Amino acid sequence: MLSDTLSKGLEEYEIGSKVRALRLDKGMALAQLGEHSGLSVGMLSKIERGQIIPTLPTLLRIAMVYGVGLDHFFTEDNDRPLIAVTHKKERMRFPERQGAKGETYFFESLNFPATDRKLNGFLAEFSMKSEPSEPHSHDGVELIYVVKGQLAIAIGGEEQILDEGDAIYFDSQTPHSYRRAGKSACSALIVVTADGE
Amino acid sequence: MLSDTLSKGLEEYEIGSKVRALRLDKGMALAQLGEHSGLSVGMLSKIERGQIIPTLPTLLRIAMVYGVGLDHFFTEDNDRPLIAVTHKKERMRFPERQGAKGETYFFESLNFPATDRKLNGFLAEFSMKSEPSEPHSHDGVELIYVVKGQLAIAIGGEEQILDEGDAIYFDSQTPHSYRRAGKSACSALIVVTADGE
DNA sequence: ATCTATTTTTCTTTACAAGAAAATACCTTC
DNA sequence: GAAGGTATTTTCTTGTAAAGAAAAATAGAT
Repeated sequence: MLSDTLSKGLEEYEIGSKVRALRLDKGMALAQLGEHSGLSVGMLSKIERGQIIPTLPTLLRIAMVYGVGLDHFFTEDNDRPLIAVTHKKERMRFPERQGAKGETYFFESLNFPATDRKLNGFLAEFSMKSEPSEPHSHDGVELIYVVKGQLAIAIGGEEQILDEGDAIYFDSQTPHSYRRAGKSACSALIVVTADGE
Repeated sequence: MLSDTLSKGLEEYEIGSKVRALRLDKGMALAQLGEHSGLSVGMLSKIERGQIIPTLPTLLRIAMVYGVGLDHFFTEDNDRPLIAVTHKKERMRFPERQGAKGETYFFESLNFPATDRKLNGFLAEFSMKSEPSEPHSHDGVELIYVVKGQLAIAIGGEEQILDEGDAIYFDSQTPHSYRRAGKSACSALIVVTADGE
């Protein structure tokens, strides 16, 4: 049922395990954590084993003992070292449609075969018409490097022209759109930070 | 008293405001959010105004409607919109020394005049000798895109050859070093995540 | 074995989130 | 200015599950 589904989702955060990890890390006993936090040992035991879901005020008490923010319990665990390569020849390129007007540019996702990555890369090739792409916005920040040609980028209304070799950095939450500025083809590398803030 | 202090601490997270921001961002009414989340409008109103502290299952329901993780409500506010451009002609390029052997490559920092940025960009130009750079490691992750030529990159001992247009993604904590692989000059864009974990 | 120390369980209480419905505020439109 | 419709806030009640107290169990050492 519904509540089941939800609590399952919550369990994936492993709040209890994280509390226990913090505590054992400092070599503390439940009783000591209880003293410092003003919470009963029994409840702490239940929390650590996921038997109950602490309320936010309770969780905050625990967090304060260890000097961490609440985000500690909800951010993804730091990913293990990993290397992922995408070779040009192996990559798929797919056209990005622009309404009914036809393709505006090709889009090439630097698809790294990794689940928990913090950066996403795209190679955009503005080889066709020079109509602006649909303005869009999303979480994170964006860094764009113009590999070839001239790129016009509109961020929150303001349009700027970037020459080959130029780079721009901005908050992805501001609506932005691209279009080819020059007469010849233009390509740019787009790096965006992935969701996890 | 204690509970007062604690709830004050919670308020600083501004959970309610964040919920409201999410909702208004999508132009939703309380009723619509209520439908999608299965929560009553009255309660949602109270949550948004900080009148009650939602339980984690409840907060998760809201989070799921907007496709965000719980961390969204507990991580520091995303920095305000900012745009920073670096034009090629204005940039400084400085040679990176390689021991006493002379310059290995030129280094061009895409220095965005911003303090709180999450990404750093560098344009490395391996125009001289092809000796490997000093292995180094740091926090964060790294994305490298080969703009021109061939780049050999060694990560944790393993060396790989990247062709023009290839890209690689890896954890910066693993010691890594670069060197030019081909006979002709090579340049690559290096994007690294900045400190903030 | 026995005696600590720590964790887990059981049982009870109670706080407070959650819901329903009425009331208020907020716009339009006539 | 009144009427009507939507969105939000308030009030009141209820039910659930967190939180505490104390006993049981587990483990660890002497």
